[in-house]
Amino acid sequence: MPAVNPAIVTRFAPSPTGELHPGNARTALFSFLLARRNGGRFVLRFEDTDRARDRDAFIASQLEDLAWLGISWDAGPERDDGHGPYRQSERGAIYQDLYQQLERQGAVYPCFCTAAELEMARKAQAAAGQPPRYPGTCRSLDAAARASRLAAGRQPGLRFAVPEDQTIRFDDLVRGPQAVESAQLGDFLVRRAAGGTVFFFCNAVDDALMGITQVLRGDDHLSNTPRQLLLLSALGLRAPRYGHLPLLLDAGGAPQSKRRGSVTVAELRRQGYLAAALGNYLLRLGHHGAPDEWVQPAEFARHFHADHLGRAPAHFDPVQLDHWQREAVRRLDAEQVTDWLAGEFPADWPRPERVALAALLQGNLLLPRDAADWLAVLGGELAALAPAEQAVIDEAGREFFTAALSAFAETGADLGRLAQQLKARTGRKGKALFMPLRIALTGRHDGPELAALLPAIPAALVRTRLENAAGLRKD
RNA sequence: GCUCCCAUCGUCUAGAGGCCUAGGACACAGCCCUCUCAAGGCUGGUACGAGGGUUCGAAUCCCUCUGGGAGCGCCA
Repeated sequence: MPAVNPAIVTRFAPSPTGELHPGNARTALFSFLLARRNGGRFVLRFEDTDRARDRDAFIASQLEDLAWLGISWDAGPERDDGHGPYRQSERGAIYQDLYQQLERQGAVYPCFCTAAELEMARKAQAAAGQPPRYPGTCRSLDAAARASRLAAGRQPGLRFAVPEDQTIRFDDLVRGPQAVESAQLGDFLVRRAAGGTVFFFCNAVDDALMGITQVLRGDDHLSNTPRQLLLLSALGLRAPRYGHLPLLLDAGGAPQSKRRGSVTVAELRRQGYLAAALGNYLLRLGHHGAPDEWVQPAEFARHFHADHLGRAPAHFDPVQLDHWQREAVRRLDAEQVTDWLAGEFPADWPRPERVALAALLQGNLLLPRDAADWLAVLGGELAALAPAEQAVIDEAGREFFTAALSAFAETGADLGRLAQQLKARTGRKGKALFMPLRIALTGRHDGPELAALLPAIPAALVRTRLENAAGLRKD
């Protein structure tokens, strides 16, 4: 295998229990950027150890989300570099060896406690005002006691014996120096009675085995870190440097979660948000150092600074996302807008027509679905006018529109000439001339250039709408 | 309950004792530009959670409180 260890190897290690949230995506993006910025490698690993909740479909969707966001991985599922496999469900043999090593060393002990017993102990501790920790019941079992329980057919889990009176220290990439007393930890499970692995264990072990040098992960793992450090040190494995990112909150202030229906990356993508827009937004959430202006995705890494990560939780604000979305849409070329709008066009529309329309509407769209309104303006029914718009029509008056009608008959869809004629006939100019026309023709006061819009509306429709405005058609 | 973390405009953030009558961006309001909207330009309002210290001087350091969050799982 090639030399896999430049100075920096980072990773993203999601569990496939749902679609990616912006918070996960941000963690992935930052990890990716941290590697890229330093010429390092980025690794993707799936922690699919929860048979009940894991779904292959989520692996596929997360892979898709990541790739869509412009995140590429040097190693991962389907791309093994000799340190894989990159799905934990396929790493069982590796874990078994490590369990044996821990047992040989006496760093772990079998625990026969049942879920009910554990639950009772926790309740008692809570009642006594104690933190709920494993009481150590099985730690002191002697060989005979263990043998008799085994003989009775009881399946033990494996628990890590946390050393007493030890201070675990580490320097967090975003929090700085941390110190935790081992007395606060309580012996934790490393293998289930049924034989399954546990997060603390395989997560830490895989990072070490895969040569990960820095781990950026959610804040919620901060207080778990000492356990993993203890475990790794017992195994003689090199621990990565950890950096704990504050959680991303919803606009309302609650942590993002599927239960609360937080938006997912896949959903944003379905709605038509552009990857570069989400990227620009994420780059600035809980991180500073990027300029206020738009940054090309290719430049993200250059603007990422691991020492500029915030410690306070940030809110995911759709309004700010929309700002970057507008910036992103503006930067698309006509072909790209056309593809972006693909789902909005009638199926039989030829490409050139699509491109022309896409270019026409580009400046007035936030999301593809906004195009539907304009498609109606261009070829369908106009919605009823709002009072403010109706007032403009009324103010212009019947004569204005009859004049417009005859001007249109002469000039056709050439707005320049039509405006000239109208001006000559009605004496109106500027806004007083264009606004009634715009509203009569489109039903709204905003939109693309009228000069470009007019030729896109069938002549018959133009006449009908002008007649309507003039009050010639009372239907 | 216990342990830990966090706290600057509505939001994202700058700020590592005097440069802060707190800066920028988004959003909002007004004006300019313009056939409209957008873009662009200009202007404006809005923040250091509270209370105590330390100091000649605190958004910046310490303590308490308040508020938010996380962890303490045979979930990850």
